[in-house]
Amino acid sequence: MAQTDTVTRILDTAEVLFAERGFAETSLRTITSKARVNLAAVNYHFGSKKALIQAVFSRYLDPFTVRFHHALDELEAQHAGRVIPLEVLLETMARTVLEVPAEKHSLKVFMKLLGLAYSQAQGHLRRHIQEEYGSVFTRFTDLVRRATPELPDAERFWRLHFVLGTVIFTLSGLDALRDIAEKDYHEHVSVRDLVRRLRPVVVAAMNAPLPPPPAAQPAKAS
Amino acid sequence: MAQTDTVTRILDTAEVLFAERGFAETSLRTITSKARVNLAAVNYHFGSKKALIQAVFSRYLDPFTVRFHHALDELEAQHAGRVIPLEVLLETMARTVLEVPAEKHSLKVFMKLLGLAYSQAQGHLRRHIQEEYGSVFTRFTDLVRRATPELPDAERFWRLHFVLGTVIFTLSGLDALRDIAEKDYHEHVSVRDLVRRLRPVVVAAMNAPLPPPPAAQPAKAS
DNA sequence: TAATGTTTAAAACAGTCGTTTCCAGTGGGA
DNA sequence: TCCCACTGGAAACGACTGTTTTAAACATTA
Repeated sequence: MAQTDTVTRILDTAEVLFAERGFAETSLRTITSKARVNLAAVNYHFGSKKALIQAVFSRYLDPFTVRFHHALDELEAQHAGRVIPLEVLLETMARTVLEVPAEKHSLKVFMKLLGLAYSQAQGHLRRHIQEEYGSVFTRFTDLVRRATPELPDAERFWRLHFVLGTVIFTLSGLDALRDIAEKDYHEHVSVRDLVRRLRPVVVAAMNAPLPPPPAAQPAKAS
Repeated sequence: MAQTDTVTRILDTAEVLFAERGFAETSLRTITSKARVNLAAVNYHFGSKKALIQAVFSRYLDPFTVRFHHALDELEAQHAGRVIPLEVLLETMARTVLEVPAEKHSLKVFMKLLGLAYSQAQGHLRRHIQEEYGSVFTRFTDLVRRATPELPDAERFWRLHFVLGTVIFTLSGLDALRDIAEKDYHEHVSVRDLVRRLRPVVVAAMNAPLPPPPAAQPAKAS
């Protein structure tokens, strides 16, 4: 068979449709007809629609996890026990995220899927991702802790999620934003342009001054 | 009629269920049975499910728009043509967002709905919000432009969306994050706590140094 | 050749969905 | 009094969903 594998064709089609419309709004019939495979093929190869959704994510996250662990290994070896600067850590993560889909898939699709995974409750998905890929994230945050010793733990936790929100929100809604930006500012924006713009903002956000301690009794007077 | 209005009961129930599960995953039967109203009542009062979704948003956004225009009116009067500082603008917006749902609804639900509106494509919703409430946003961004004259237009556009991502992402995924934060750091986090933490981060993000200009020809060699 | 793993076609399953309809009441205003 | 907007119950409509089954083909491998 010269044509690509049925499993691959299903995954390729499903990830695009999922990213465009969400999970519940994409039926197996739409996927299989657009992929020109049999309807029963999904349940044959994956078992269920839920399993297909997880498989779509695994195809991105598995290579990402391998690469990111490898990149962190190299980083730790280079710095030999010394603290790895925050910007190097962020840079490494950004580079790895950009590398993985560049091989054959679309970064835009990947980011849209990540955004969906967070917003569309889909309990099974969040659980699956947490259990399967939580350890890489823990390793990363441990390194970030050593890079920002002046930050209280809780403050660092929140700020990491702040910037996570920025990145996922921006890159998952990229198309709509890009259209507006090009129309209003006559400026073509590539993903790498966006990363370039993101870098100083993210660094500034992490290094922002600490907020004032909460007022014990929030008095109305300013 | 001692019991609350049917329309109100539908809206109250629908907004909670939408926020919990998303739009497509919430059926009219679930809404009407939990609200203890007749199934046909939704189509009778709202016409369709799409119209119900838009009505849920309008109940938040209509009073928000009124209040925000009013707050901006006051602000412009106070500053009498002089430039309104960025932090005052952000503070005003935050205060207005916090005020509106505090009356009778839940801020958490409101933010989750906003997050859904962005992620769940739902073309009709995005269009409806854009057409109905785009003008307030335009007025606000115009004021932000005068407050940050040193920023190129495109840069300011992107940074506003960066911080928008932070806020929506954080507040719409608040419950899950709060659980982790309380478990790991034994710290109770209220929405106002979060706003307190958000403030310096957002200001730092907007005031971050400009990124280096893009390389004219992105050569492979580093 | 025989066996095995894939793929397709077609149909049916049981279930849910949004929407519509018919009918029976209720209340208050004209 | 009649009218009319509102509410309720119940049922049905047609469409679509994920899943399963039976059937027949195809490829590769043993």
